[in-house]
Amino acid sequence: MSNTTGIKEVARRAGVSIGTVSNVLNRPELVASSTRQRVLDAITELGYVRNDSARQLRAGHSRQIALVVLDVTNPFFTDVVRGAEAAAEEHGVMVVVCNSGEDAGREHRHLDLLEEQRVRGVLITPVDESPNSRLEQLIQRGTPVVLVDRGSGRHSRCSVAVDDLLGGRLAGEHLLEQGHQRITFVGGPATITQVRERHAGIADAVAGKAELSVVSTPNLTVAAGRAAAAEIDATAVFCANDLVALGVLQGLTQRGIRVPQDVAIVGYDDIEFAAAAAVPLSSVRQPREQLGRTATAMLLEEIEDDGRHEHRHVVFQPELIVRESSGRPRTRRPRRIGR
Amino acid sequence: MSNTTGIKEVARRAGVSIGTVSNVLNRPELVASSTRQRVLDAITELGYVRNDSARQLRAGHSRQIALVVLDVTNPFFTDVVRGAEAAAEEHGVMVVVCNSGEDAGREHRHLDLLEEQRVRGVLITPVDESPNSRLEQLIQRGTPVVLVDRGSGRHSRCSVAVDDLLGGRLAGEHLLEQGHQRITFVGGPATITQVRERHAGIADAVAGKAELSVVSTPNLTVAAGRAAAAEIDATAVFCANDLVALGVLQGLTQRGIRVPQDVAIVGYDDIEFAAAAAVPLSSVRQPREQLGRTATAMLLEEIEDDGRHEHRHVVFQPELIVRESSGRPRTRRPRRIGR
DNA sequence: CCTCCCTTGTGAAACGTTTCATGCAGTGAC
DNA sequence: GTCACTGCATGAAACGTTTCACAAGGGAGG
Repeated sequence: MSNTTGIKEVARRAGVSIGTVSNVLNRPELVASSTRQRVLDAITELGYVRNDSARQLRAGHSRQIALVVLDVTNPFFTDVVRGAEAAAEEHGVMVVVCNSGEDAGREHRHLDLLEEQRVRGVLITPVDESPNSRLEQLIQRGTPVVLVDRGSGRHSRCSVAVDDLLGGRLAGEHLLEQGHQRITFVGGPATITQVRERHAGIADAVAGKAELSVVSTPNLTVAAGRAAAAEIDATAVFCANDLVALGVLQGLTQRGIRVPQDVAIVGYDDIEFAAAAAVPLSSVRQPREQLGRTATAMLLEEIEDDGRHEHRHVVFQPELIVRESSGRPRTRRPRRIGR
Repeated sequence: MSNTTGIKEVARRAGVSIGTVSNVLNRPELVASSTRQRVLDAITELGYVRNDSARQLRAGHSRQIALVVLDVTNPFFTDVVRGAEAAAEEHGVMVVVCNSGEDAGREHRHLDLLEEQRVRGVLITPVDESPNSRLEQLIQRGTPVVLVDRGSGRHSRCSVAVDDLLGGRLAGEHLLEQGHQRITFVGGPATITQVRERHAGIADAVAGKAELSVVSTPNLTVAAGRAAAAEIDATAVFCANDLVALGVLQGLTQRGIRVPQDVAIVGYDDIEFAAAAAVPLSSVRQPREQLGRTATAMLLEEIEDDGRHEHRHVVFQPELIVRESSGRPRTRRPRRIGR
């Protein structure tokens, strides 16, 4: 019943030594085909399953990489996951997904576990970016790490990011063009780099040309956005991500405020649901899957040349997608077409 | 640089035997406090990190459970993940999330890996439910498995599910009440149990009272729904999940068909974005987080009493949430309230 | 017939833990 | 002064692999 069959049993059953069984598993070309078949048969008959712990122990490291995301629930990250998985699959590596939930404690614990497991490398959008965070330790001890969606000032690691400053600027310029004079940035906490950068971006674009206020949220969720809506008193809102934007949209609508006639909204990420929202959401689009793919490719590359390795920083350009939530209001419904 | 320090180094540094170091780690109360401190110091000085492979090898199994979902990208499953994580965290167990992407091959490979890793147990919404699937093997060899969102006819495992038959029926009855005579079910592939059951549910409710057709999709995504919209020719649509429903909504709108005036839509899952859609979506709500929590609790329970264990089947009741997409059309925009 | 090489297979060491039986001092009771 | 404990620490075995140096057998070339 329980998994008690090891390579040893298989060897006995096939009448060979354990070394031979191991060879069948790892370098089958070294084994005479008749013997190989005998071993293979024994394996299926016994239902033998390799014990990865033993294998790893011997090898000194696992064959997995980890992806630590800020919030599994955010479609932005699930798309990053997909990209990473696709790239990893091509290389025969497995991705284990961890969710920090924007909580430094959980992030810390995940990294503990991952290091104990000797993962080959880590893709992460960190919560805790302090100079001697758990992540820093991990890097110092030699685990390859690629920062995702986060430019790294330092050069001790690779990073893949989207230019959030530019993203914020695009949003700002767009809203200025639409003639807005009072703009509110909604997002938080400010400990998250993206939030700071996106804010800095719009602040930059808007400086001297319009008034910019901030409504801070405890996290980047729909619920937080909905709550924030109560405090909004401006003609345009730029949200740190689409979840918040969706929440703000709901909150404003509930207050009887029309979007975009009374208040315009611009979100960030351009998740799939942004286009399908009650009022289709203008949003700053990031190449989410691409982000995951590239990050994974870079990580695997770093793992390969485990000797010297040049850390690289890839920065993608975001793109503003204008939809109804910040455009000139149009007729919502196309004319009915006969049925 | 690389992770070369083991318990042995620590022992040398602290001037004790390796057995003692191990005791400090696992049963600190057995060690005199002065020695303990010396060991602890050595550990931090050397930056020692436990090697989990060795630990597992000795123990015979890991300390993780796995959750294999059909689609990480589907908010329904990310909520299940959250529930599972919450429950697992309370027990000090780690959850590793795997994504089968509705692909039997990937599911198979994930299970291979998981078994090699000797995970303690598996939570899974299977793609492949054939009687001698990879999953069946896993169970037979003794790994505890709990089926998620899937009632299991057989009694060789626990399951947590929502009554999909009832869910389908609720949707059907609702649409009949609204006076619909031609209803289309959109979803697929039929190999997925949920799809079949939800279809069976509405077929049951509608039998003899209205005409029910089916538009089959290759998977349950927004894109699939959008494509399916082209083939819809009925006054009401019931979708196998909210992603499909959102897609159908987009597709219909694009064809100039108004929802709900021309065609009503009911989705399934009641994901967060359903309420925020262009036309707020009626949907059959499932207790998604609860599903994850309960499944995890049951799995852990089964792992505990590893002797005899009564397999249980928990079934939750779904609830129909009626919103605008299937209700009597109302004014979309509330009157503007002064600002 | 001897040598050399090639193909197959072997057995033991090593990976880093945990666990368990055992050892060794002290201590208090008699 | 002896005995039985108690409290701490030790060393070795075991977990299931992979790897590596080496051995056995056979065929080819001389």
